[in-house]
Amino acid sequence: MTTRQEIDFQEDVAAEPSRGGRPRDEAREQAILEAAIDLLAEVGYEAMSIEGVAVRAKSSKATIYRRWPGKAELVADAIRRRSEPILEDLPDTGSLRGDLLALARFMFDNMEGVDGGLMCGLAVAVRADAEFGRLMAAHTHEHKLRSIAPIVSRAQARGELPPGADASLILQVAPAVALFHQMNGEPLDVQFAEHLVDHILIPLLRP
Amino acid sequence: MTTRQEIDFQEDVAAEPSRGGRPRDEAREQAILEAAIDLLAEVGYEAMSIEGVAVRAKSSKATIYRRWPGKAELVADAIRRRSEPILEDLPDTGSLRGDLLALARFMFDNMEGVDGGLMCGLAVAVRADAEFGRLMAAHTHEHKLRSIAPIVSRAQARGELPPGADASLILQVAPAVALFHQMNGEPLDVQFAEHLVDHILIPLLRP
Amino acid sequence: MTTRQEIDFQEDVAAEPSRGGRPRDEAREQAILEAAIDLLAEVGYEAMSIEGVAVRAKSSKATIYRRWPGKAELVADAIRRRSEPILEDLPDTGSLRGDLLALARFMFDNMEGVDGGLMCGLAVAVRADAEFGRLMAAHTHEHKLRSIAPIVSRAQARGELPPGADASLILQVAPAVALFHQMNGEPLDVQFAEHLVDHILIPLLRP
Amino acid sequence: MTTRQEIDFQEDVAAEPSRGGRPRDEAREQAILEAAIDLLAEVGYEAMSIEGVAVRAKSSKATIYRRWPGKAELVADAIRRRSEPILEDLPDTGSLRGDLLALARFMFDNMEGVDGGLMCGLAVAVRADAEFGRLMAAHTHEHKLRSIAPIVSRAQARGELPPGADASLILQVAPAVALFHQMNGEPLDVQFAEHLVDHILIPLLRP
DNA sequence: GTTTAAGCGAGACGGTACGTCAGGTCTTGTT
DNA sequence: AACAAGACCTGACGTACCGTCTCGCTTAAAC
Repeated sequence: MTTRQEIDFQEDVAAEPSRGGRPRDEAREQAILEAAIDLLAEVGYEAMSIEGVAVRAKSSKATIYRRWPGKAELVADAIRRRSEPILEDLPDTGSLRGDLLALARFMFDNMEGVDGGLMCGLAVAVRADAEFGRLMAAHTHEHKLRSIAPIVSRAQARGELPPGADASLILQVAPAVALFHQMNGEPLDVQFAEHLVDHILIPLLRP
Repeated sequence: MTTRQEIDFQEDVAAEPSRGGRPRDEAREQAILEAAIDLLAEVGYEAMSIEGVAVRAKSSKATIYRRWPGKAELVADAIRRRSEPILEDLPDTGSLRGDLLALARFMFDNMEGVDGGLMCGLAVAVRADAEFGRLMAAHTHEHKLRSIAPIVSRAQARGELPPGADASLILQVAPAVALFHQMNGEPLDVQFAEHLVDHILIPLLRP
Repeated sequence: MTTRQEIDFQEDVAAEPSRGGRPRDEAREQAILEAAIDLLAEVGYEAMSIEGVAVRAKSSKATIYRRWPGKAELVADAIRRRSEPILEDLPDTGSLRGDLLALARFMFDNMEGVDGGLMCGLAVAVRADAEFGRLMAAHTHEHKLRSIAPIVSRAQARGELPPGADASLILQVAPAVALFHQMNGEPLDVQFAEHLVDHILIPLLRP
Repeated sequence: MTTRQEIDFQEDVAAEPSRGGRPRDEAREQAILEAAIDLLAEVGYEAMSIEGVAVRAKSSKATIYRRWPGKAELVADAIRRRSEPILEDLPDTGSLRGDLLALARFMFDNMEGVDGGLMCGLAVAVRADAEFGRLMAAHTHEHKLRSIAPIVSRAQARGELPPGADASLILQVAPAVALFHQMNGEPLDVQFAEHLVDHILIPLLRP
């Protein structure tokens, strides 16, 4: 039911008592996770089936169930394994507003693609197991913060923001408001990006 | 797939060509919607089944499918019908901070109960049909705004906020940040309420 | 587990309390039973699968499981429904030996075809539920006896057999010995037919 | 599919080209066969699984498949290895009828136990590979004949049977009729033993 | 008052996917 | 090599729902 065992396995790589038997084929795991991500993006969480993942990964259902207890855990693992390469290289546009708009655009692109779907799809699973949500978030929070901090530092260097401005506020508010906007059926377009930056993010950073 | 026909039906109550035949039993509709809400709260959107709703409502599947095209529409309708009596009578605590904390507490209670589950459960459905999300939001936005506006007016009367403060910002940000917080596995406790009010809402209202 | 309910249903055709719901489509039942018989004859009891029956009958597994609890019961029903038209019109060859050889030939043909397979396949099922075997046997015993009795009567008329000869002995011994012969891997050929008639059946009928 | 290789291996014990490597552990073979017999008796041929045999024998599936091509062959071998100590020491009761009744009782006991189940379970396998059945039968026929012959000789010495009586007829008819009786759901009780002896076996032995 | 068209419960129907189990093969490391 | 362990693909198992479709009843408006 929970994904604890999986996560533990992630954490302590050593200490496998296994002893004997054919070792698991790491390539199968990879193929399955890739198939899962692909299907997820193509048909969505609900319509995606373990059966379909097995077919696409040229695997068997048994091999999947041997590793993950169910769909939610498989998907969670797939996302974890894939979520590294985001928020890279946000350019210095010369102004805080420009930087934040670029960030918003980047974030919106991800949200309208797979990421938003994943978050929504997993939301209900997280509610059932808070620990799971915590781990997923912790995994990416620091990474995202590293990408965002420069925006604030540059603005402070330019004198656009006072020294005490808290970059992590952006991470708490920007994705939240964007996701909520999307959940209300509104489009993540340029108007909304400007609204987000001008009326929410910038006021927030200026105490 | 879409919920258009359902919504249209809601809008124009007249113009039924019906012409003979037994009229629909409104009591059945009520029973079905209640069963749907109950199951939704108990097992979640995904695990809930039309079959289960039929059994609990002592109805037949056909009766359900005669009125709603599918699960998403049934659930949407169920929520719409139920979401009226919220955000009532937030008391005047004497200060903006106190009012906002009371609002946060009220909101958190709802979110940890059925409401949060519904929003999460429906998030994925909304992504598939933006119009659906828009209608759900429109339905409640005005109502919520009416409940929140007094908080801002009172603060303005007290001189805590300047005249131009935008009450609707609270509706855009507060539930969003709270929901996102919850989706990260964090608890909606008093600490978070104070953080939300002191570092996000109040700074946001003061331009 | 047992086939009792099925059999009971056969027995008392009336007294259906059913009340409501779409009635079962008798044609589906027929199609399924036919598919079952066909597959049984083609691949044998063990290799036959419910899944295969469903495909061949253009039915769904659910429809099969709705009527029969499992493979054994389905097969049993299939055989019961099918076993009527055997042992017809054995000709008067002019001598007891000739008549018995014709009977043996006819019986061997059936045994090398579907019948033998069915009996072997069901043997183990019968051991688990004697009542089931009894019903299957009773169903055909009388019918077979009617076909065999003339052989004995004619022989008595010819003076080949004394008046007291017991025709049912043939039914107890002939199929048994033939089946057992087959279970020992021996062919049901002309030599064996002659052996059966000359050294077993005829001595047995003459006290 | 066939059991040919297995049987050949049985026959020519010598001529192993082996060529290095660890020799097969004869004890494993024994443990597997015992486990097979046990499971066979406990749950029946169909419900028995190679997997289960491996577990009970603390063996691995590979070790089993290295020696036998499949379930049928394993079971056949298990039975062959176990079927030696039967039909021993049938006492001289002083009359042909008494001897035959003792024989029937002994045979019925075996048939109601494991033996009957095995024969039924294997019947279908034999039909698929006659050679297999032939070998199983040949293996035991002579042995059984040796046990039965004295009954006929003693009867001849007593003058109950003429010199030409054929003991092997008993082997062809008695187990066949008993098995068939059982397959019709009838019990192998004393009444049937007397019927078998008085109306079938004795008439058959007297030409 | 009849029609009569629809609502309604029950549940059969063809499907799809579930999660489990066993089949037979293959791959480890150990003996 | 043989062996215990166990991963692997395949495919059937029996169950649960899906959304559609008859059934044999109401039930109320239209005739």
